[in-house]
Amino acid sequence: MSDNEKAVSMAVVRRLPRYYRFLSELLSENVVRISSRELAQRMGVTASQIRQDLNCFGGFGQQGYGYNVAVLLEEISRILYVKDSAPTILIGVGNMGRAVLTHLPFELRGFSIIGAFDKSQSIVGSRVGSHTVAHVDTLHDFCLRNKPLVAVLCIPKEAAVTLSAQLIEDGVRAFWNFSHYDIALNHPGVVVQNVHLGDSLMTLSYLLHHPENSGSAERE
Amino acid sequence: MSDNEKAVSMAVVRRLPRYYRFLSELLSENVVRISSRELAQRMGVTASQIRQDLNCFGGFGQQGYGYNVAVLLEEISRILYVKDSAPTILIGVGNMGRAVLTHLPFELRGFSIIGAFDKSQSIVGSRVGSHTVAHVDTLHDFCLRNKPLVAVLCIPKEAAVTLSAQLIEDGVRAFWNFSHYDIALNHPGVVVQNVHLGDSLMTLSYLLHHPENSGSAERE
DNA sequence: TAGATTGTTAATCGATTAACAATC
DNA sequence: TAGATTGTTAATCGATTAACAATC
Repeated sequence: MSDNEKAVSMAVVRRLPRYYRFLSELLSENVVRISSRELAQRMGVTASQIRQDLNCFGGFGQQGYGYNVAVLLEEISRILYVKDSAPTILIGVGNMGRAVLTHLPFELRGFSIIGAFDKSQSIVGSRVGSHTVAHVDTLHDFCLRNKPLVAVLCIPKEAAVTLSAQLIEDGVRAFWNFSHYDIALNHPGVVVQNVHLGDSLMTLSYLLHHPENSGSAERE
Repeated sequence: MSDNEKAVSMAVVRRLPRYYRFLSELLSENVVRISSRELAQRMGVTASQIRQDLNCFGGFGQQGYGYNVAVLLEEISRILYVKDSAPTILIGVGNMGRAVLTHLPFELRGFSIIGAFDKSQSIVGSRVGSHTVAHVDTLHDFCLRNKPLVAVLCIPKEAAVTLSAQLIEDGVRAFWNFSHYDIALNHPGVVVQNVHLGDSLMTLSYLLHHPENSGSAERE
């Protein structure tokens, strides 16, 4: 399935979710077909880029016609595995963990939350969304029994250092990392997506005070 | 001040916060000097890149010695304006808004939260962190009196469309945007940093299922 | 068929890496 | 001084854009 897909650069991969969003919107507006030119205009990119990006995965369009919105969305859904349910745990149910757990529709993006953990006795046992928070001491046993593949880390850096190593031992293969710990540096081969909100905020600060560059920054 | 700085690409700008983080850590470890080679090793990048990046802003090192950690951190702090206090408002005190408000140290990153707003009567009047949530209907008056420069949007797309236009009218020049609305497309010239957590999660899904690419993705 | 638009190759542009002379 | 390491130029690499033949 992924065998007939060429080598794809990260630049392309990072644009896929944006295509997914725009195509979802088009579908909900009952748009049936769209040309790369028109989509490019809506998204603020070039038509060339869209055609190049999509052709990394296959020829989803038709000459003289363009792309069928539903078909293209379906293809990108498949490429992104958004209909999958990768067993996922969340660790650290503080402000950020709670927000992520209740705010993000994991099920619509290829993940299924099967457990939430914290070390604070005041949080353990409480219900967040549809989950009862368990103590992080029970994590190892939980992993042996339930084999989570993905972990969302909403914990401080120090905790992330030891926990990520333990989780990798126990079979976790991908991290959605809100901590400041650079998991990938010490664990090559593990899949990591970092969410560095502080970095994003500092970038905003730079752009606010150096507006010359902002033009290039907006479409990102 | 920013006049003696060359044109800087977004690729470089986005790396600055990471330098800031690593240098802060080095300083807290009482490391006095560091060479580009050693820093590169710690960060998992090339020494060439570090020297190129820093030289966009000036020659902060010394041949034969390397970089003084404190001096370099100070320079990057200045470039990022982290000691500034740009007057900032937050709109939408739901799960995500509350987490951002209580979790992110805005004051350490160049911003100062001067107001929080929501449209729900059950939230208006409550205290979050050190702020009392005001009704979004009072926003226009608030802007006229307090002139916020930056707005953090933790609201749904539809609300973001109208509110961002109004805020720009009222003098807001930069947005930290958690919504799915593409502000920059309709308001060129305004500074925007998007935080698309859903996109990040979908990228993780892609990488989980196409691990070939992951090598290049980790250091990001 | 004629017109439109893709898929794909070639050209351009920009970013990263390598190399090295300058110099502390 | 000799050794180390920067600042900076040149070479490489990759990503974006332009062009156009294929074809629906």
